[in-house]
Amino acid sequence: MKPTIYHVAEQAGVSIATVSKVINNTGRIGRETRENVLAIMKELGYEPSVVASALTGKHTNTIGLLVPDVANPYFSELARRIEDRGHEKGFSVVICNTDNGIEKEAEYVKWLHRKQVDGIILGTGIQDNRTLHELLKQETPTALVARDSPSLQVDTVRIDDYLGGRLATEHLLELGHTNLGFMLGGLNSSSEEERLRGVRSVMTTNNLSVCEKDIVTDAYTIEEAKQQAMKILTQAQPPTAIFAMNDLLANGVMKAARELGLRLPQDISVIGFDNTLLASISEPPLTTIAQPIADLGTQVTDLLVQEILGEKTVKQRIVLLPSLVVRESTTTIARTPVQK
Amino acid sequence: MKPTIYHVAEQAGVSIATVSKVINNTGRIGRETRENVLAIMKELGYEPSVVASALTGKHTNTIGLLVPDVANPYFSELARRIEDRGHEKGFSVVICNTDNGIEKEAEYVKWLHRKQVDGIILGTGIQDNRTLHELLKQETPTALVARDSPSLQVDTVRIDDYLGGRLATEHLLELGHTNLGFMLGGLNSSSEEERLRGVRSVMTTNNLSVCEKDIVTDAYTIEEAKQQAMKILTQAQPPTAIFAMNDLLANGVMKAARELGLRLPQDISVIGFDNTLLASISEPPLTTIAQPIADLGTQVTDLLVQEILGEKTVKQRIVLLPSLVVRESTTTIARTPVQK
DNA sequence: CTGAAAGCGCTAACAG
DNA sequence: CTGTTAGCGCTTTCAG
Repeated sequence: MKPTIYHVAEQAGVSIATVSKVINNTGRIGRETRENVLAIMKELGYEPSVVASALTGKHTNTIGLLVPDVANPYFSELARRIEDRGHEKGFSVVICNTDNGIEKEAEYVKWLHRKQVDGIILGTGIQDNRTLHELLKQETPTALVARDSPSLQVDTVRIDDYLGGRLATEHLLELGHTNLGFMLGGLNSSSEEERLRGVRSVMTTNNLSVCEKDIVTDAYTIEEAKQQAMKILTQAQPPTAIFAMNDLLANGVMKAARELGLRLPQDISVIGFDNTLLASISEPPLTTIAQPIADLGTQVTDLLVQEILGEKTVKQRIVLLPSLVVRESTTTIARTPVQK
Repeated sequence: MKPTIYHVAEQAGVSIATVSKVINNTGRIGRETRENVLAIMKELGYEPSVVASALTGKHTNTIGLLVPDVANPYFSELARRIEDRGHEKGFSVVICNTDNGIEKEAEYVKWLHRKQVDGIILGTGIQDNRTLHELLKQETPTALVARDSPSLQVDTVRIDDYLGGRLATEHLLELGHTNLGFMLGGLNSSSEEERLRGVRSVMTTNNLSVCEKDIVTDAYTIEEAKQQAMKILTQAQPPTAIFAMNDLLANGVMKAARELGLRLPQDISVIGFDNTLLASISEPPLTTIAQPIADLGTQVTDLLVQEILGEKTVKQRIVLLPSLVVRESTTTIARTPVQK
């Protein structure tokens, strides 16, 4: 049977209080006693029960991570970083796939609460803030990552999507493209809206406009992206460049282009977003807007852990900057730009 | 403050024992009483504490999942399935990235034990069985996935790697290739050894042999794979087809081939393993040996949960069969086969 | 059908 | 410096 604090106390000939003190390094314990207790603990293979200590008000040293889908490369990389950092700080992370469903999200939060996780990182991009409100109301330490903080007082780490949109657009314009297409994932993502805002801003400055029919939405899988891309690409005057809101979608676009017999990047330039593994795998390698995923992960984790430990009281919003990574899926325009 | 069972009992005018019974649907409780208690619970927003009930010997409804790296597409897909199934069955999963390190593995297991997880799924491919022995000794429900079960009595779900090796080889031979190259990840993976055994078996049957210099190893990232592939491809009589032990490595091989000016698949055929997202993304789409990842995930989870719940007593070893998925990275041999 | 009471393993005053 | 004791929130006999 697993040894308890009582067994240790008995073996060491001291009280459980003493043992507890040496475990937690609290109170004043005699050198000899401490060493003796330590020895017994080792001998018995004793390990303090996190469950029992959590019941007396201490932490469970566990945090919950909600993402739409860990199988999505962006989130799996993010999850990896968060787990890494959490581990360094002594926290386990339980993973939850919400599929962007408000119901699933709420359900997970309820369970995490029952399990007394010390805090929660929300990485899902839902507009609906019910869950978040609930979390803040019950004073669960919470931090958002890669999603907008809807004017609530909550720790947040995200990137400047507006800038991301601008960077992508500027790159395309510099290459001579004026007729641009856009592929969004949909889901009312405020990130995507921000990026589009960045796009429009740059376009306007250059006396260009984005045509609504060149904006296509509702693509989650690569197959869907391909289908949707077909729509834009088979129009009368198709765009000469497409900006996809993530690398997976960009790959879908490239598949579609290839199927239509278009050469990449001579006939059609494609730029993605995120700079996940997919961007370097794809052929041609994908030009994309890079998110500092590693930093996003470590910084949210740090924020959350600090809050859990009560090491800081004011909430922060950290905005990291994306950057353009030029690979081979974009090039100068070849065809004569079509007049609109 | 969060309501406890006492608050509910008081409000409902019953004892905590009664409340406990309605929560767990145990004992015999009067219809009226039950409904009243239920109503109060809802009214108070009461949620039973998993921590407290775990202390009294019940489950924590949490399982630990050890994988080398969730950011690796194969494992992220697997993790997704395991979490899905776990969630269906009422279990949370805490994720642990071992980087295939025996130390990290041991450390995680220790922590999971302290946290009283109900069971552990091992998805890391280490040869060293110390951790596993420890787990079995302390009678923690354990299940292995995608790794060999070293003649120990433990629940296991894996694929027939030997068959996988055969399938890949047969495919290549049918296309006329006789000079084959192989890329392994290394790490003493028994899976890879099994696959190679399958390869050799088929080769021998066909009076062919695999040349040691065409086996390259120690590649974990795509970049490393590319470098290693360069070695094989720049030999005097390079193979006409390469079998990579996973889709990531296969992509590395393709990168190398392309850099050397070889056409895919006319000049060099490439076949991968796993059939992850990467296989469909790559260009040309990758021919690969598909692992039934979804099934692997749900089946280990089921096995583990059953063991946790004590629903079965005998251990099982389930072997799933891989299958060949032909895409466009392999084709019939074009060059005259070089005589060796 | 319902309640009293013991206890799960540990922490935190408070004494000594 | 060390021990006593009262819980933490819940489950589980065992009485009634």
